[in-house]
Amino acid sequence: MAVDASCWLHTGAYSCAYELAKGIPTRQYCKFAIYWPRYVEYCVKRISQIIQAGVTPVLVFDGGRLPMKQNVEKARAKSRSKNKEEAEKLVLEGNHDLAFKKFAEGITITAPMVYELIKVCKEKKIEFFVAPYEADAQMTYLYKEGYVAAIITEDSDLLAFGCDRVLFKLDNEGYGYEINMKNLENATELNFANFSKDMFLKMCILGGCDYLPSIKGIGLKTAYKIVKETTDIPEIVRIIKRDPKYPITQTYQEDFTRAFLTFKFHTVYDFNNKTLTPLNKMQGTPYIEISNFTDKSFLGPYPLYYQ
DNA sequence: TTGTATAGCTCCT
DNA sequence: GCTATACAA
Repeated sequence: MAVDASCWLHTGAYSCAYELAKGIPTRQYCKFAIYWPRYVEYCVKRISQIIQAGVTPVLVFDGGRLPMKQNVEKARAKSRSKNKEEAEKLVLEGNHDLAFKKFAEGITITAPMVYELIKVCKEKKIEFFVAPYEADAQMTYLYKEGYVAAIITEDSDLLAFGCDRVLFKLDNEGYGYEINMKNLENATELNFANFSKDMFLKMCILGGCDYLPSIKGIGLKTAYKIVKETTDIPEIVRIIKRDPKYPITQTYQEDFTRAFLTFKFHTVYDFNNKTLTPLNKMQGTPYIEISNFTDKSFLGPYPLYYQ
């Protein structure tokens, strides 16, 4: 199974949020045992657990930053530093409980922290990949290629990327939820019969994703209804424009298309050919859509797509 | 039905 | 980071 390494690093970092914020080492020392930083200890524990359960883990790390996500990442970084500042104040006030929570909210997983876990993977011969860009896309690729049976994560983006089998909320006892997209048509609240993967993705983007903020007044239910009416992007935008209650930017159709293509053509590592490849190889509509953009740098510094 | 605000949670002992 | 809940529009 592919494991979203960032999730475990983040949860592990929670256990030493204060030390990380203050730059205090979290590694224990003992003559007779090797200790890793506390956030790595947590990851190692989780890895051992799933190995014991008979699962071979493949850790996947986030890689380069995507230009599409810059706004989201800037906002997150700002909120994290604000939380750290607030935490410092709370420590001075003696409110240690709330301070810990603020420090926890201010957790940043840095590259050196990631590397600590990568070193452990090398020592313990645990397979891992560093995604060219987002781990979500890389894990989806591993699933689509049949290299992993499922994905362990907390991030619902995996479903938008088109991955069928995702395990959420996996706890220490090995309990969790499996979302299997093959059961989507059995959903009772909404009828997903004859709903394609692309329709599902377009619904997700309309409802708001990391690559495009949602329109005020449009949540998942409305997004579902719109996509049910038409799957054509210009037509979707026309439907939204028809209703004056939805505030929509001039560039929305372009922005929507860029978000859609960022999911479809996300650059991933092709482990068979040791090269980079788009997550989906296809001709037809998506290619026509991407050919409308002279600047394809939103797919990353070296955009890949099929002609 | 949706947005916003609010509060609670991840760790470990 | 995610999730649940209440309440207003």
